[in-house]
Amino acid sequence: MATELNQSYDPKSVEAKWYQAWEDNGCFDGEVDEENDSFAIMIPPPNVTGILTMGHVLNNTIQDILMRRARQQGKNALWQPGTDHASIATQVKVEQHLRDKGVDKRDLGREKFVETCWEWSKEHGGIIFKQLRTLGTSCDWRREVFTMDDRYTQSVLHAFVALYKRGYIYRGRYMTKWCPVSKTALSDEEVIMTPQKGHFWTMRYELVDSPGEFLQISTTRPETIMGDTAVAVHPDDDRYKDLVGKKVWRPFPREEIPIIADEAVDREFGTGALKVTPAHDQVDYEIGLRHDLPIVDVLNEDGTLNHLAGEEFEGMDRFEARKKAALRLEELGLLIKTEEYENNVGFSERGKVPIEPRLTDQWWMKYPKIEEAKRAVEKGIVKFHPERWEKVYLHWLNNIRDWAISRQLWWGQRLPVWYKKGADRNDPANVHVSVEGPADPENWEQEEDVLDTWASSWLWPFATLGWPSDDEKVRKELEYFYPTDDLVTGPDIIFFWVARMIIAGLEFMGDEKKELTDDDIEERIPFKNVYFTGMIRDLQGRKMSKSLGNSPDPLDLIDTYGADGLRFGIMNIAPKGSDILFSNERVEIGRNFCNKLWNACRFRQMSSDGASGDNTGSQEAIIGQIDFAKCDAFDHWILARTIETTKRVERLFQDYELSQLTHTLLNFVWGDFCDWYVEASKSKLNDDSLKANCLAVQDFVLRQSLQLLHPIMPHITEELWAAMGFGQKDSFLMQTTLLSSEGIEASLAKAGASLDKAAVMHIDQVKELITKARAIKAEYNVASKRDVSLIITAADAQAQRVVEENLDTIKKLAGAESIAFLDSVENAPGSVSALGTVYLDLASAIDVEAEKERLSKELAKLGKAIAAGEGKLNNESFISKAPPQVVEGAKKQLAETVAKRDEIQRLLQSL
RNA sequence: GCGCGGGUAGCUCAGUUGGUUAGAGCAACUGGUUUACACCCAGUAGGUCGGGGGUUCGAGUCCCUCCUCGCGCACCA
Repeated sequence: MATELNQSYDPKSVEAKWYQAWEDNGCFDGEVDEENDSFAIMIPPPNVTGILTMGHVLNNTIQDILMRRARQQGKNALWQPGTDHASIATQVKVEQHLRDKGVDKRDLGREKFVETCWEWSKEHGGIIFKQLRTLGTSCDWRREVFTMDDRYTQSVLHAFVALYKRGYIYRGRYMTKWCPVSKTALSDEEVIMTPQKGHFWTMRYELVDSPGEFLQISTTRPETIMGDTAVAVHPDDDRYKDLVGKKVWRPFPREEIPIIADEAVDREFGTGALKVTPAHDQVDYEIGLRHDLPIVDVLNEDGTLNHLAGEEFEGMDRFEARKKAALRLEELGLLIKTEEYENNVGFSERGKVPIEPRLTDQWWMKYPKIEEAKRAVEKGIVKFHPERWEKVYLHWLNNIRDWAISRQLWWGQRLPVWYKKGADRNDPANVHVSVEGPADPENWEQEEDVLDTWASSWLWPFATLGWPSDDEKVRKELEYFYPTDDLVTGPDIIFFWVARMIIAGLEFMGDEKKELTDDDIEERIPFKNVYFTGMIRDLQGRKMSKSLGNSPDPLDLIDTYGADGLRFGIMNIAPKGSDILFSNERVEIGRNFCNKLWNACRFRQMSSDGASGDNTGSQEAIIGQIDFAKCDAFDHWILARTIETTKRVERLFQDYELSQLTHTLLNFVWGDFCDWYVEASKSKLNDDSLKANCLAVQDFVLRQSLQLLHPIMPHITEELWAAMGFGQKDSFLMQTTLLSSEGIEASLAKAGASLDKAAVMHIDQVKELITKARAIKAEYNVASKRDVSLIITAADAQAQRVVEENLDTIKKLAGAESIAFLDSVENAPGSVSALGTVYLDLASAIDVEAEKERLSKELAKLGKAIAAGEGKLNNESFISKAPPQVVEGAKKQLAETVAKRDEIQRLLQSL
């Protein structure tokens, strides 16, 4: 049953094998099972053309850990995979690809272009999921969903139509954020404010009625002068009061424009006079509406100037026109000054150029269920981890503005909207909105625009489960898995995605209802917990990017460290909620730990002379093999530590403290088990009367460790599970229920065992004694000698008993041939511990000076502690106000420290 | 401008509701083939917890303030 293990762990031969086995045996399948609790995570769908990044590694490792943990708890778990069509991102890529081949998308036409996008998606679509598999992610691949699938598209259109009918969606001509590269409207969220160095020009416009008199105006955008239809000042500004109602000459094209008064003008800024360009600025547009100003749009959709800008500017790019307009002002003698200036400019997220405020016809959405969405998070019905992101979320909802959901693109869901041919589109009577389309299609033409990608992915948690459907099986699944449990994503998409999914869930997952109760909210939310990961950066704290070349290929890392090594390594350096400074060196620990675990199991195996015990049962069965009468203090200690660790892991999962998880398990397996228990075992394994019992304890600890580690390191633990013979035939560790800390305690009680608390404390003292002995050996350059003689002056009879009881282990671990007990020792280097003073019995004379120095240093340290302790205890207020157990603790502490100090002083004197 | 998060050992970070002499990993240094593991073992060194003030018997931890780094939102043309 058990197989022999190699000297070191080789991930390559192990990982692919188990992944295949899991998948072949349906271990990832999420199915409805009313007998069991459900657990579901919907993967944040990567862009269909994306490839695996370190961000994905982190994100999906976390999800896989949560999934595997849920399965260990007997839950029926579904991890739903899928990809996003990423409308604008994909279209930009495909357009570029076509341009490289010398093809313009317009020549191709809409239908052919969309076909190309489909080909592109199919070609690139599988890549990221192939890569994810090498990481060990346990998604239910049978259920892969693409947001452009027919069924998914039906969900999207259905939602659009429903919202339209409910009055949340409308069409209108308003100021929009326009990307001149992608030539489409954007939502507020797709605009990134970026500081830009530019110029601030101050110019003067001549008054029409008083030639020779001028009004000074400042601007950062002289290229829009041609679109000016007024100059505005503040109504209370005494400098300009008399000018309101008069006119000035707009320099080019030369035309009279009025001076108006509007409160939106800031008197302190610039000259206090503002050129008003209603077609090219949000504020100006609003001023224009208030004063009924003409709107002169001087820009084309690609950011070049049009004929309204005048002959000399027509066809010129906006930034070139800016320079030229400034030059023109100078030539006309109207430019007063030019200053260097830095301001924030909105950039298109995809187009990477400044957006242009522009008046366009778009489809808009008023968000439904805003109050409920706030309540869901405020009341913890949806919990954020870490909590602080709640503020960001609530702030956005409190300042929410209508969502521009139409995009002037071709790749995406085309709006289910038809207009009567040749009729006025602004008249609702001429607009048809439905999933199926009009009955007489020949009289209608469909809207050209497609939906914002996020207006499809906001339905992800339920559209993936087939909503809406009349099919009984589909409805059952939705009911069973929804609301899902956890969402794992980055805080950068709180607005884009997280908030909108919550809103969509509240609106659609139940009957149409204006207001929701808390109970309604609980049923409708898309997920109960949101875990926000940090961002992966390099050691300098820079974002990972292709251009910086600081972004390692996860596949190379998997090749070097193994998938499990990488998973462990990345979790180990990923503090909850803050960014991760990544370097290869920092994840080496994961690979090293895999090897350590491997060898711990290997050692256990080598100890059993090839005849492994019957481990194929449960933890209870292993406990049954332990004879507690034969257990010494170390056995009690490691069993207690196993329970403690299991308990701590339970708490950490509850709190989503996943990087603490790696620290805890590393400490336990490496620090407690390997460094102490296994080493202590070595003296017992020679004793036939103790050996079997010791191995049973080892089996218990290893079995529990493999299970606790499995969510983080699935492949190696599954391999060792099989190699150690812990698994029953045809069963996987992955599917084996984990015994809880309470379960272990109950099993121990059933076996009639109670752990000796005193023994646990004694081991800490024994460890201290051993460490002191090792240190003193190192000091005298005999660290590697295994045959030194130690002398111990025990602190008291009880301490001496503890040392005697663990004598073999102490000899073994300290590397001593003999240990003698004496009442006092002369002329030997010693070190003080709680159990007593340990001396190195040297044949040669000791270095008195060095020894004095060492002891003095120790003495100084203790002196400080004693002073602090005494100060505390001499303080009346401390005695009277601090809780009694704290005072007691301080007293005990002081007594121990004083004893140590006295002992060291005695040692010093004896030199 | 408003908000959020950092500043603890050379580096990266832990540090529960305030309560022993502030911890870990990596790096450094010293010594090591010991019933598994050099992807290892043992040991050493290294910190007035960003500055200042306050609350308290007691502060890395709570409050105020300042400095500094990063991020988000808003924005004056």
